[in-house]
Amino acid sequence: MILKSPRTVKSSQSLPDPTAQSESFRANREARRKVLVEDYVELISDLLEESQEARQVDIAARLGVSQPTVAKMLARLVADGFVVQKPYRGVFLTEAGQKVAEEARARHRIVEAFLRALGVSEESVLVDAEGIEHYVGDETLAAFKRAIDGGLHDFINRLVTR
Amino acid sequence: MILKSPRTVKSSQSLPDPTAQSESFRANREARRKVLVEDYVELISDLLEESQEARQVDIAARLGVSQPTVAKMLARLVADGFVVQKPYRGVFLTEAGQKVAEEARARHRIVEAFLRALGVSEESVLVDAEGIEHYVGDETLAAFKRAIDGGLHDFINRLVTR
DNA sequence: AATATAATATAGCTATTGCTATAATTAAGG
DNA sequence: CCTTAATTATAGCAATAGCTATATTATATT
Repeated sequence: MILKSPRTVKSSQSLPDPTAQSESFRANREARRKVLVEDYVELISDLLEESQEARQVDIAARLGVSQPTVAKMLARLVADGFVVQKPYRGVFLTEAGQKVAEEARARHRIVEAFLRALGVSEESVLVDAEGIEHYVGDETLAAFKRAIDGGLHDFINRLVTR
Repeated sequence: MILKSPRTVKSSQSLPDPTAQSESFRANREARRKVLVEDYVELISDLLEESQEARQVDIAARLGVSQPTVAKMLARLVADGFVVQKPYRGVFLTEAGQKVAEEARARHRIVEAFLRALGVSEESVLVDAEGIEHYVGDETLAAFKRAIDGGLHDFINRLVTR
């Protein structure tokens, strides 16, 4: 049996194809750009459901940023067609905004439920889900959903027979 | 039996405590700041292992950004004490840099292995792991590890008995 | 109806991360 | 040793996301 010389033996976990890797990083920079929009829209939707209004000060308090920062972001969300502002009455979601909010919330809830099912503490669930939700692609999300409800057998089998 | 008036009935999935929520968002903004550092250091470590050198052009190609962008980031990494530059010989990791790289890589591999175990396609694993790894706290990471190797029973039980 | 309070707007600053275009320097080959 | 090609540095611009301080404007209370 002939062994490769140590020099040419690649580490078991070698680097991915450069193009694929740069595409990953690009995709993630792209995702990062959507994070803020999703966070704002999702939060506005939650606030509207809870108290029928979403004001800059409330949004600011929830996000832990200043009111002018919120004002600036809202201008962008208005420009993007996700929210409308009723002067001194807070902000409301457009159709497009509601759609984004629903998708984001669905995603968020699945990630949360999944982490809970894994036995993660409530505190960590809150923090980690907030970060993870934006980077979970459709396929991974489907896998999470499968693991939570129903398709448990597939999941177990995969883990057992690997 | 007295029912609350519809107005005061909160939706089943009510908003988290404002303080807790703003802390979540703060924590995630914090995490976001570390993302680039981890990405660079992890990649530099991989390049060094693979070819004993890590030049700006290679890093740029892998990350899908321009060389001047890399140059600027490297200046920061040098200032932060994670890398050293040998003129026209590329960059190398300090002790601190190697530590960060190892932690990041370990994290990355666990997330990848976990997603694979869930049945996610290789392509999605690459992209999603890159995004998710930075937002997985220690506790969640431990849960991932448990789910992959060994503590499978706990995991299944939790899913079954919830 | 006048005024106090709450809500929003605006000005102006900083830091970060990206870019292009171009200069400067080193390493390598002839 | 000299030149070319590779590598890195630098200048200068733009967009994003944050801040404080302050002005403005509605709402609501008296």
